[in-house]
Amino acid sequence: MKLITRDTDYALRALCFIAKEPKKMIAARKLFSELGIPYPFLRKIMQVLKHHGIVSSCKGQGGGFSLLVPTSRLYLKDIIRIFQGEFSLNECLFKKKICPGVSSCMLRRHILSWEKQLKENIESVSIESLLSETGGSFEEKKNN
Amino acid sequence: MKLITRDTDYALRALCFIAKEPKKMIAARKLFSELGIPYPFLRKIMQVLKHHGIVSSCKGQGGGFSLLVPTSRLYLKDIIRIFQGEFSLNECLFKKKICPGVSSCMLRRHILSWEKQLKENIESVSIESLLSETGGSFEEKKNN
DNA sequence: TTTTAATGATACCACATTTGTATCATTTGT
DNA sequence: ACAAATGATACAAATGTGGTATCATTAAAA
Repeated sequence: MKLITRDTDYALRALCFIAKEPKKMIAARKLFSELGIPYPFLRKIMQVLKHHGIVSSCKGQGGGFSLLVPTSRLYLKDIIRIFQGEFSLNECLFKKKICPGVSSCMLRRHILSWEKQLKENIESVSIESLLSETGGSFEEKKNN
Repeated sequence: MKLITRDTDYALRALCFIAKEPKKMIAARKLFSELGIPYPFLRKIMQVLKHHGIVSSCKGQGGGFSLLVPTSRLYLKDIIRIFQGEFSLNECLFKKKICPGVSSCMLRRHILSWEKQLKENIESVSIESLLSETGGSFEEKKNN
């Protein structure tokens, strides 16, 4: 069970990297070589972020991406929503048919409450808070 | 994002039904007609429960399944583990390569903590508690 | 003893989602 | 003109989920 899919994770890494070079344009090629994210996949992800107004872009030589939203107002939950849709623990179990079976009915109350708790947890995480926790260092790669 | 997959859900429904007829053998055919779970899929699910020692079975006419584990000691987390594997929010994001990227590293601590909380929640739910909450009624079908 | 109703074992399959790849057009700085 | 970047879009592989199909075996009942 995945809370965060690969595209969300890649997007977070890319955004963290870009966030540390404000006002500079960062090319996808640069993100690829620094972060090791598969290039075409990364391209697609950046375009999605662009369409959602998270980053701005510039074509042509010297072009790339830069943050549009300040890190303090860019939340994990936003990125999750963009790549994974509205956060929900009981997706398609209660969506179409409400209460298709007794165990669902019984569990529903529990699951909704757990979901609420998880949501509140996720709400508290911003890109800024992620960066400040690690001091913005990208040194972890050397540990492999 | 699904906390509970369909086979887990079906298994729970079947177990709740069986739990209410202790000492009787309940045939898969009966579960199918009462609960509307696709018959061959249900068969497969019951065999899995059998292999894990949750239910006993009897072949031949008049055969079927019955609970081996008392409802008070049969937990939701056990059924989830059987059908979905060990519960984990960050499956395959940190499994093979520990810390493949900085955002994962940063998020890891958070996710592990959320996972712990969710686990504790799930631990508290037994089949017995589910049954007692609804009074053991299966009447919800009439509401569709 | 034959029939019937049940499980045991196992292989297969359809579909959706995830995780990418490939291609070509367009833009922009040198 | 050329090189380096994004924009748009179609395609594809791998995996997971949800479900079928088939045949063998067992046991009760007729």
